[in-house]
Amino acid sequence: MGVTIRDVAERAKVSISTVSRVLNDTCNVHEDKRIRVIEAAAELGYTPNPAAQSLHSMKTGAIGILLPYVSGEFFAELLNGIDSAAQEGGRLLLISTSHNSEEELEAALRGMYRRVDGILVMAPVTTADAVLKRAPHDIPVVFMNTRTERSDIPLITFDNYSGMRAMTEHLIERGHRRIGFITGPAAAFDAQERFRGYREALHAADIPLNEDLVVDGQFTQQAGYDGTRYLIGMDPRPTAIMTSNDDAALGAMSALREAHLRIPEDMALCGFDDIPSAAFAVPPLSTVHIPVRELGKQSVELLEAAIDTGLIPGRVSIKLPLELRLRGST
Amino acid sequence: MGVTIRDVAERAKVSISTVSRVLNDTCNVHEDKRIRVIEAAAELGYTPNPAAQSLHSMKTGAIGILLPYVSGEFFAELLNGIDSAAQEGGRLLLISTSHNSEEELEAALRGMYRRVDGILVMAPVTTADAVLKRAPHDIPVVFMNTRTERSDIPLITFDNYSGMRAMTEHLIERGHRRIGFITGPAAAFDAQERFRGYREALHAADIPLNEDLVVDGQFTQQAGYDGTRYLIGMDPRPTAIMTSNDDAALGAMSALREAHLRIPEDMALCGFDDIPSAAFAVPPLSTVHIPVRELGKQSVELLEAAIDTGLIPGRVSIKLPLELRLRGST
DNA sequence: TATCATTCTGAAAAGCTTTTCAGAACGCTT
DNA sequence: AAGCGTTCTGAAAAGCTTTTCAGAATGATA
Repeated sequence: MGVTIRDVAERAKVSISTVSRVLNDTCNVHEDKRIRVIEAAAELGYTPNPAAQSLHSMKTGAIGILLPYVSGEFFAELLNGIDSAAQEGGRLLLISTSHNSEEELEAALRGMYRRVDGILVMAPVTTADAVLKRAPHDIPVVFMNTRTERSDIPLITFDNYSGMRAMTEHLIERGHRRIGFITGPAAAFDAQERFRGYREALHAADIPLNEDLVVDGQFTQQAGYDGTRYLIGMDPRPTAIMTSNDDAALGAMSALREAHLRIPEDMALCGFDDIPSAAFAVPPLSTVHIPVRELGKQSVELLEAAIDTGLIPGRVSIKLPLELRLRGST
Repeated sequence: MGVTIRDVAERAKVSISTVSRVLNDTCNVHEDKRIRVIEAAAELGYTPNPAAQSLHSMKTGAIGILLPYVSGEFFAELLNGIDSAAQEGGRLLLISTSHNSEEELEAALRGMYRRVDGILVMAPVTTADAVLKRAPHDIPVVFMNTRTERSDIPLITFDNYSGMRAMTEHLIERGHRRIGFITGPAAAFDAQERFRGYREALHAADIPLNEDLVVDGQFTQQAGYDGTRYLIGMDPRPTAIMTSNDDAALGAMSALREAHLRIPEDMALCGFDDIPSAAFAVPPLSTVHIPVRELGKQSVELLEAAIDTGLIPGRVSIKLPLELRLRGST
């Protein structure tokens, strides 16, 4: 079916070794043969079979990406950064999702065995150790935003805790005392860290944590909407609502508007992530900026370095800085 | 390095053929040997090398996805649908982006050669023919939302033209006569079709097309913002603004709000796509609903059917129906 | 012209799996 | 006990590339 190196060799009237040498530019070949080979390959449209190549070289030229899911602007932007870095490095991208489930995570990792040269994992509801136990042992694994106690694991995170703490302090500075909080998924590492930022900022300001003001949520617009409906039904109602990410904040906006509450006059609102929509929201959303494209790019670069050097980089733990983006909603 | 079928055979004291037979459940093997093999494989944590498998079977177990880019909620949702269908079919996903560039498209297709069993392509600025010329010839290629004059190509689209036409008619019915239009990328097939829907709806209602009301844009929030700033600066200004997708509409909302124009009282506004944010926008955005997850799922299913049967499905051209979602913004 | 050193070239092996083919073992029938 | 048919099993080939190794050709030197 496909055209193989054999066909090229026959056409160019040389041996397959010579074809391989020409195409890989690996050592001297007489000029006339070289030309014949190049022409034959072009005429036949020959491309080496990557399965055969990787069988021999034990390399695949691909990297695996394992994400919890791929919805919303956050993941789109992340993929964007990952994709452009991978493209630059000339590597293919194999993408799987775990939906935060152990089985799917394991299946995805198994599926990547020998198909990729390294894996990039974001797994916020489990730990890096748990992932490493299931991942292929002979290729590097780089983590994004994943829980771990080990310091010898390549990990790129951003400071969820400090980001949310700073945002909370900002609201307190503005005079807010009753601050509602809509959490992310209970099991998720980043959601927990964000909540901790909220809690400790209150504590530092001597504001007791009022459990009633904390609503269980998800990283979704719907959860933000539902949680906000609940919070504005309270009496007395909070004067500000913090959500665990921007999607939830956009849902919250919708609920506030339905209730004819003005932002920020009647209710301040803020998010986390700084997805593109945040700046274009009405009013523009105050949020914590995560350099998410950068996160994707740096992670890929770290992974590629590990692949190229063959060294698993120990103790590379980058915490990207976050910045408050204060806009009209607070 | 890795554990091979040889190691399993040695440990189980059988030949490699027997190991293969047991693991693939391909024909009778004595019960005691079967057990020995299974145990040996488990103890060694053996997984067959996919490169060797695919070298032999000429199958890879993966499908390639070629998109123009991966930003914004639209593509995130699309990927979501694609991912869940692929996961269901037990296939891996290889993703590349073309950024609407010929070179990148060609490079991506070349990269997928022999690495996937089929390719799913969305290429709105070129034609299906142009893609097919560059794609591997021995695997099926299914198109989404791509221009073509051929009817023997498997293609899943949605009716951009009718969707925008219906939305325009809706605005006309509401009494709007001066309707601004912010286009998508000039070269993009879907953007052109949407504009055609606008143009012909006006024509049918005997409203002359006013070129001044048509602003060049992109499928981005920034473009929607910029275009809207321009349109509201006109005198007389339009009473409604149509954007070519929801991202642009969200940008438009931001500009309108900055200018203290009320939606829809001072200016009606509508989008296209019905991304999740549209329903949560303030006010909720009237838009044309594209079943984008469905698009992803059906495309993958069509591709998988083509792979499994070995038949390139001719004349499969599905046009998914679009629905108006009229909300508060018009 | 014979010899040596260089430069090229081709045959063959390795990388790992699946499958075919032929042969071995086993049980049954006559 | 011999013959036959089943059922299992292992050796080997095929799938495609890269690389090693040995041998061939070429050019230069004595």
